Amino acid sequence: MGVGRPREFERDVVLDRAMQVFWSRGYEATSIRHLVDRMRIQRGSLYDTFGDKRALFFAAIDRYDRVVTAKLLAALDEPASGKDAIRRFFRFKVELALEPRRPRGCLVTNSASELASRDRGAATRVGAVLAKIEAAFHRAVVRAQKAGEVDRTRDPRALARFLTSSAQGLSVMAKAFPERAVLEDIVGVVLAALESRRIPWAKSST
Amino acid sequence: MGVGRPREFERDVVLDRAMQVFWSRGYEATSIRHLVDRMRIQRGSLYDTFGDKRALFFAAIDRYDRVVTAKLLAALDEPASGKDAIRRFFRFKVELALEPRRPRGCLVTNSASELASRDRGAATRVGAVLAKIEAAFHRAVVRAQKAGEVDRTRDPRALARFLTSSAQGLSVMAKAFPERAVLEDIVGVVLAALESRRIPWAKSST
DNA sequence: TGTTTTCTTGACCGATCGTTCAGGAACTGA
DNA sequence: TCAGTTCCTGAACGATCGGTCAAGAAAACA
Repeated sequence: MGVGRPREFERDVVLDRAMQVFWSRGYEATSIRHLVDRMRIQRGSLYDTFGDKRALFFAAIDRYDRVVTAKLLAALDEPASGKDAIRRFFRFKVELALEPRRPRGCLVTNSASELASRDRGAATRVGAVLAKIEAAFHRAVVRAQKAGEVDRTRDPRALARFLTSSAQGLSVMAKAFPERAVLEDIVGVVLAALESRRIPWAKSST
Repeated sequence: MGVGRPREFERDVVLDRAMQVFWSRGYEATSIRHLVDRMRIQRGSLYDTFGDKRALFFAAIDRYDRVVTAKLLAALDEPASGKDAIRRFFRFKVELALEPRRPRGCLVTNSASELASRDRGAATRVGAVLAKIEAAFHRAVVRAQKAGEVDRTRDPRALARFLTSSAQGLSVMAKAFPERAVLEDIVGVVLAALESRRIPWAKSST
């Protein structure tokens, strides 16, 4: 920081606040006026720091990736049993979903639904986060297969895709039915799914 | 239709058009101006017929329920094997997701993500549709259990919740990664999940 | 033809939207 | 102190928002 007036706020502090707002209300329904209120800076400072509303939104997604998703991924990459890691991920996700003061659902899921088919930048970011999650699931599945916890004849990529999709489904259900019993039922079956054998079931009537 | 000028448009025809728009852009990002363009009626007619934007949106959800979801549910309630019915549902869902000129994702999933935590009316409607889907899955699972296609020791409610959640996850993934290979991988694992035995896995480290 | 009823149109309304920028404030360095 | 740099504020801008309603049109009926 050289010559000039020092900034009065921490960029990441106000970005966290913006992230909460976007997470709660989505992009389109969030006005600059609301953001200004919640971030506790004025409009000019918002624009000077982040550029414009869309750029701020992207910064919020990136922040979510670094703060929230990173925790979920850390749970997956623990050098323990792949099976335990996956369970820990979903456990954490359920707890996250039921936290009282936290917005419902997941910023990435919400953004995929709201914007992925209309905004290239959002689609790119959302796709990157989902791909990252899938890759982490993939590593955990491979670990589990090596340890004999998951049947080795199963396609780890398909399992990783399934687990990623299940996490998104859980986020949506958490929004529509924020009840522990519902979410735990779902997680129970998802985790049990890793126990099944490889069966060409989906194709049997082709 | 008694005295007075006859209406020049069919309510359901213009409602279908509105549904396409909301499905594609969501609620907040859809302006009356855009709706007017797409529905091919003027603002006054839109308000006279549907009341206001929110009411039109609800009418569109109800229409989606009657036109699209009903087809999916019909696939589930076919008096055939419960297992086949579930497979047919997901097959149909993948085809729907990959149709070229159809909006990505699913209006219900999108609405849950966008509005369920902020708009009571939307939450109610979305919740009702999801509950309907879950009930249909439940019936199919029970049928499959009776026929010995699915292990009877499994909780049909948990399985129905899982399948409903999986359908939502698939809609989100279809938006982020609209590729057949991805969606079919997911469906393959979802369907294989019904093959697994009941194992108290999610609770083993309590 | 005139009256009544219902429908269609689109200009208009007040409010809000996202963005800009002039004026003033807080700092450094000469 | 002054000049330059950077930050903060919020009024103002042009555009758009959702909703209203007066005027005219299309019908049935007397």
